[in-house]
Amino acid sequence: MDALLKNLKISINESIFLKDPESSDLGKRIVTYGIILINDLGFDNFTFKKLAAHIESTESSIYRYFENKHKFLIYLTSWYWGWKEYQLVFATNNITDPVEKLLKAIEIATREVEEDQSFNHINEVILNKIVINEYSKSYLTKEVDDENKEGYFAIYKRLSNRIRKMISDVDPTYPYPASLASTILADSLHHHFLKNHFSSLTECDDQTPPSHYFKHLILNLLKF
Amino acid sequence: MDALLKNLKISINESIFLKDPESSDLGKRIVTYGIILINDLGFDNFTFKKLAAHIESTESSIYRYFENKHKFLIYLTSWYWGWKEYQLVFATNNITDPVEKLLKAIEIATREVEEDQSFNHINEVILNKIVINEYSKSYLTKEVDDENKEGYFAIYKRLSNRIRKMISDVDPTYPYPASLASTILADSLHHHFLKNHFSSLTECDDQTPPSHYFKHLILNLLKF
DNA sequence: TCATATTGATAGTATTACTACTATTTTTGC
DNA sequence: GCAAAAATAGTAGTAATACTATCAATATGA
Repeated sequence: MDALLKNLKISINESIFLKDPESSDLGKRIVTYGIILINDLGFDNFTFKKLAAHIESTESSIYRYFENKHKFLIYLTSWYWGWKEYQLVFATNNITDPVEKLLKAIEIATREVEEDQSFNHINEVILNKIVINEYSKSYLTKEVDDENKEGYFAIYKRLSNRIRKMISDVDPTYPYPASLASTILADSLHHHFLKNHFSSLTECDDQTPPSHYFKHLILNLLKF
Repeated sequence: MDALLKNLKISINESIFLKDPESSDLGKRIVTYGIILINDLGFDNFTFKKLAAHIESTESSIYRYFENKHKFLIYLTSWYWGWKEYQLVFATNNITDPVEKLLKAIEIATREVEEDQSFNHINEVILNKIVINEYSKSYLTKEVDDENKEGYFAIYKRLSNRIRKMISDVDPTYPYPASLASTILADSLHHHFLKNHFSSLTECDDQTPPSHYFKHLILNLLKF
């Protein structure tokens, strides 16, 4: 992994947190162990009380960083998409051939995170599992329109847009580039879930990861 | 709508409920107003206590029908997919041309429900909105493998399989028919959501519904 | 060292998600 | 038309959740 990536700070909309968890040791511990605990318990069973016990702190201290666990999930998933975006931009920046560029982008957007890059307090392998299992809960709420206006989903939308542009660069005649980019991002999460829990609903498995399916889709759908 | 469809009873795995809500007046009211209330409040804010107040019954009476609100959601969404399956089978049964058959199936699977068929106590227009907003919460849980073994998602899987077979009938060489069927079902729900809340992430709107996108995808992806 | 920020500790509230038990009403089967 | 059974309502209670508020202790830094 590029050294630049090791030092990057993902910038996240400040209204998602009350106090920047990157700004203190406690904040980082909340994030580090929050990720582990959400993965272990599932987001529905996760509470700040349990997390507080885990890190030997208190509920009230955690509430100083995040209003509630929903905002905490938005924070974690925003961080994840920001991290993915950096990876995607870095890896595709110097590729000139549009097809090759798009394929690389899809590889990065849809592959499972397999190594903890460990450049910071965040375990991306586990965070990736959380995104697969919980991301949609962050927007399938009654508050989605307000939160969208506040910019809570801006990073994801920016990433989706980058892929949309790459699709149009490959085939300017393709009429649904935004939809296709959305399908690739959201449906690849879904396919990782299917692979793990509903294997009869997909051909994907450890030998044939979802990225193969999506690359095949792109290569056979777009005209270039 | 076919008269047969007006009298059908969707059969739902008995371990999803404690007492069949179709078997009594109270049971039907729970379902009828449960659908309305989940749509109004969102599933997260919905409680049996609120529903009880709404139908002038008691929490304890509702608990006689469903163990908890999660099982209630599974019941409602199973009913929805069973209903969709009937529609799909009826509408495609007498079509012999595989391409025409598949396109019809996709039309039915991905279109928004626009009229309340009113053949019973269930408002399918509202139930469709619930499925768009809440379906994934029914399986994105820590209990998914156990519940899958119990057959809680059997109807959805059967529907997905029907579409998979139709895809293979159109193009036996296509290597990912199960994945593509899953994409069509799950991603069409997602696209309806995008259209309503993240319009920049899709070309779909009222003039261009998600069904157009998916039909175009099929026609340009499969070889026939 | 004084002020400020940070964290910890404790307590308290309203709501949620139930369980248990009893009482009453309705249905049905003879 | 009556008794038994089934269905529903009513009440109460518990543990956990999702917070808010207040104050004390400690560390930091100017």
